[in-house]
Amino acid sequence: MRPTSIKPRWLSTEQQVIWRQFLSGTGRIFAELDAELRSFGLDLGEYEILVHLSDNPDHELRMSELADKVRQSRSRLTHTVSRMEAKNILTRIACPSDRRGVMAKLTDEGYALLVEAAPHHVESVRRVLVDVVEPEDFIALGRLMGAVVQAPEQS
Amino acid sequence: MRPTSIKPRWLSTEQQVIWRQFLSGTGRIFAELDAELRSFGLDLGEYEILVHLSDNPDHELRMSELADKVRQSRSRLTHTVSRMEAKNILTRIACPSDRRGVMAKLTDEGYALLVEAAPHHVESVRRVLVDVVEPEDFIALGRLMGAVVQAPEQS
DNA sequence: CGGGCACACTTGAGAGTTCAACCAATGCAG
DNA sequence: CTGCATTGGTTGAACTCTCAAGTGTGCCCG
Repeated sequence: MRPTSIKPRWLSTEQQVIWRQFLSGTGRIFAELDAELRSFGLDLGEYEILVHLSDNPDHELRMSELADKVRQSRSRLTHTVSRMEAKNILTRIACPSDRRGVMAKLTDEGYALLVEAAPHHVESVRRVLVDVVEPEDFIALGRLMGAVVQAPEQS
Repeated sequence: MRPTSIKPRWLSTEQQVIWRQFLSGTGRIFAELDAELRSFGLDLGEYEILVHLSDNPDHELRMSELADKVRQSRSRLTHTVSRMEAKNILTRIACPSDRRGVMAKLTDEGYALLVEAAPHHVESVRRVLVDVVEPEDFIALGRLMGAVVQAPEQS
C-alpha cells in the first residue's frame, strides 16, 4: 500500500551533494571490503558472523541474538549458517535452556579462518576509510552513526 | 589467492566502536530506505537508476555511464534494466552515435513513478539521517565521504 | 585494408536473498 | 490445567546478483 499525501521538504543542494557522496562512499567501502574478504571465501556478512561469535567466551551465540547483532533476517541467517556449516566454519548445537533454540558455534577451523582474515580486513578498513579521512571527521562519523542507530524506530 | 604476511595495525578501541556504529548505522539507513521504496515496487538501486536518468535532459543515458553513476556492474544493470523494461518503467533504444551502445530511457510512466516516490524517499532520508544528526556532523560526513571517494584506487 | 585487441552490452548458470508459509516449544490468561 | 497467541527457527520457491563466457562493433597499427 502506497503512502499518500506528503508535504515534500526537499533537501538543499548542499544536502543533496552530501547524500550522494554518502551513497558513493559507502558503496566503495563495502565493495572493497567484500573484494578483500573474497580471497578467504567470505563476504562481509559472513565475516561479521565470525566476529560476533568470537566475541563470546565459548564462541557461540543463539541464532536470534546473532541475527540481531549482524542485522540479518532470521531466514537469511539460517541459510548462511547452513552454508558455513557445510564448510566446517561453524556448527549448530541445541540450546540447553530453551528447546526451541539453536546455537551457532565456531569450529576451530572457523576460528582459525577468522584469525587469518582479520588482519587483512582491518588493513582494508584502514586503507579505504580510517587512514584517508581527517581524524576529527572520523570521530564525527561515530557521533552521527550513533545518533542514527539510537533514533526511535517509528515504523 | 590469499594475501600473505601482513603487519597488523589494529584499530584502537574507539576506532572499533566507531566502525561498528558505522556498520549498524548504514545497515539501518539502507534497510529503512528500501522498506519505504518497497511500497512503490522499487528498491534503492532501481530508484537511483530513475534519479540518474531523470537528471538528464532527455531522461536517457547510456548503459555504461548509468552503470558507473549507480555503481552497479554492467551485468547487474542489464538484468535490472530488463526487469524495469518489462514493467514499463523505461525502454532501451539504440545509441545513434555508437552502434555498440544502448541507451536506457525513462518512459512517461517511469517518470511519473519517480515523481510519486521522490517526496516519500526524501522524507525517509530526513527521518533516518538528516533530521536526527547534528548539522555539523552531517557536513563532516560529506567531507569524509568525499575523501573516501577520491582516495586512490590502489587495487 | 585486414588482423587483432578493446569496448559495450548480453547471456545463462550458480550462488545468495527474500518472502510467506510452516512446525515446534513457550508462556500467559482464564 | 488448557487454550491460544508469541517466539525461535526452518523451509522452499521466486527472485536477484555474480561471475565467466559470448556476441558484435569500434579502432589502431602495420
